Amino acid sequence: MNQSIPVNQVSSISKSSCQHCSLSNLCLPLALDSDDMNRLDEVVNRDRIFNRGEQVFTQSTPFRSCYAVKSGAIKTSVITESGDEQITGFFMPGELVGLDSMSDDTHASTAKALERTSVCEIPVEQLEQLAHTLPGMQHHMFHLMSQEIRNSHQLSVLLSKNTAEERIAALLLSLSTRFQRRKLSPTHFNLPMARNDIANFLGLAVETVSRVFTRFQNQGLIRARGRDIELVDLEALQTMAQGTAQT
Amino acid sequence: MNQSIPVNQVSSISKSSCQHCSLSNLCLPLALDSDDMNRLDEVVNRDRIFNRGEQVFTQSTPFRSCYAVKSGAIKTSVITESGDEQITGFFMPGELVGLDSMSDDTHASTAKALERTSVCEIPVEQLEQLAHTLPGMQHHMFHLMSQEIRNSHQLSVLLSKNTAEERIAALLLSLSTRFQRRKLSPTHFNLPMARNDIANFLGLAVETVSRVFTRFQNQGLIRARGRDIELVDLEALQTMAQGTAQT
DNA sequence: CGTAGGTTTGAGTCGGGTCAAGAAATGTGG
DNA sequence: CCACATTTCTTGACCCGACTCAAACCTACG
Repeated sequence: MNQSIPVNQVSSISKSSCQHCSLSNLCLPLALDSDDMNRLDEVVNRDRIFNRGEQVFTQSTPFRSCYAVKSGAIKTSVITESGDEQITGFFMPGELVGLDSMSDDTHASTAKALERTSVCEIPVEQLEQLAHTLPGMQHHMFHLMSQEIRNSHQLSVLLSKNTAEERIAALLLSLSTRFQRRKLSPTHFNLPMARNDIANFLGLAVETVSRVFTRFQNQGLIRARGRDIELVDLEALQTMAQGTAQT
Repeated sequence: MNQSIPVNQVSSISKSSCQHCSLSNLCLPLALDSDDMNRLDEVVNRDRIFNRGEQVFTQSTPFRSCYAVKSGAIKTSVITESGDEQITGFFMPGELVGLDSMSDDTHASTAKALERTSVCEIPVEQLEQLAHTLPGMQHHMFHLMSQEIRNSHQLSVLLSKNTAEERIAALLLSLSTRFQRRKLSPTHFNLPMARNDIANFLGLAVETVSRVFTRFQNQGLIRARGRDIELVDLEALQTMAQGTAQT
C-alpha cells in the first residue's frame, strides 16, 4: 500500500537527491533554496533499509544521527527501569525520528521498523553544522523540535483526559491526516502497527483496543478487517475525538 | 522560602547580568564564555514580575519571547477545544519556559505564575539570531528542547503506566531533585502548586491526590502540612516511583 | 498443514472517578 | 483584629470504565 509513494527506491538509476524526493515538502528541506539543498544532499546517507522489527537505533547507545523516514513506518519507545516499554510515537514517511536525543550523547529512545522501511540517515554533527550555516535550517530544526514537544503534550492530554474510545478515535484521525498529507486516501489505509502497539501507545490494554474497534464497527463509524481500516463516518469520529488536535 | 536565592531583585543597584546570576549554571549561558554572555545580556529583558495567577503568556497569542524563571514558579497548560486544561509542566528557577511554541508564531500553551514570580524575557528573534552566531548557543538550545521532549515523554509514561501512588511519588522526587539542584533542601520544601494542579498534571482527581498524600503520611513516607512537605523516607519513595526518570 | 503471533470475545474485579459534605486555610472589608 | 466569605483540602460512600485472566479464533508463513 505504502509502495505507491514514488520515492527513489531504484537506487541505481540517477543519484537520488533531496530535491527530487517526493517528501521534500514534509521533510527537512522545507525552508531551503535549491543551493542549500545541495549542501544537505551531501551529508545525507540515503538508502538505509530496515526490515520489520529491526532497530534503527537503540536507547542508551551513542547518538550519531537523526533519521528521515522515506517509506514504511517506525515506532519509537522508551524502556523504563522496570522493563516495560512505552511507545512515544509513530513516524511515517516525511517525518524525522530521533530529535528527542539531541540533548545527550546517547539515544533517549529506541526506534524500530514496523514494516520494511527505508530512511535517510542524517549525522547530527553535520546537521548542527548545517543549521549553523543556514539560518533557514536552524529555524526549521527549532520548528520540528517544538512540534515534537507539542505532539507529546497532546499525547499527555489524551492519556490523562480521554476515554479509550476518544483516544482511539484521535489516533485514527491523526493517521488519516498524515496519510492525506502524503496525498493518499485519508479514509482508507493500512495500519502500520499492531493492536498491541496501539494499546501501548494509548495506555490501554490490547483487549480494550480490540473491543473499541468492534464497537466502532458496529456503530458504523469504521470498517476494519485486521489492519485494513476504512473510516466511514469521519464526522462522528471527529466529534468523538473532540478537543484533540490532530498530529 | 524561595527568597533564599540571591537573584538580582534590588533592581536599582548595579545593572544585573547573566554573569552574576546565581542561576547561570542552570539557565541559558551554560555553554557560553563571558564574551558571549555579554551579547546575551544585551537582549534579555530583566525584571519582569508576575503576581500569583497572572499569565506570562497566553495560548494562541503571538509568540515573541521565551522566559527564564528567576524566582517563583510557573505552570504551563494547554486548553483543549472542549475547554478543559491540561497542565504540561511546572517550571522552577533556572528553567526556560516557552520552547514548545518555537514551531509557530503563536503560543502553543498558556503560562501562569503559581506565586509571585520574576522572569527574564528573551525575545525569540534575538535568540535565534544569537544561536546562529554562537554555535555553543545553538547546541544548548537543541539540548534544552530535546530535554523538553524527553520530559514530556516521561510524563506520558507516567500517565499511561503508573498508578496514582507512583505518579505522586515521581512528582515529589522530581521536585526534590530540582530543589537540590538549586542548593536547597531536597527533603523539605514548599510545594509551589495547589493540589488541584498536581491532580491535573498527573491525570488524577483532586480527591485521589489528597488521599494518596494522607496515605503516604500514614506510612511514614512524608510529612505534609498543606503545601509544606517533608520527604521522610526517600528510599521508599524512589522504589515506589521505580522506572521513572527524574526530571 | 501445523505452529506462533496476532486478534477477538467473555466473565469477573478493582483502582480511581464522581458526588456530597465537612474542615482548614486564606482572603476581604469594616 | 475579628466576622464573614471564598477557596482549598480532606474524608466517606458509591459506581463505572478499563484491566486481568482465560479461552477461542484467525491468518500468515515456514
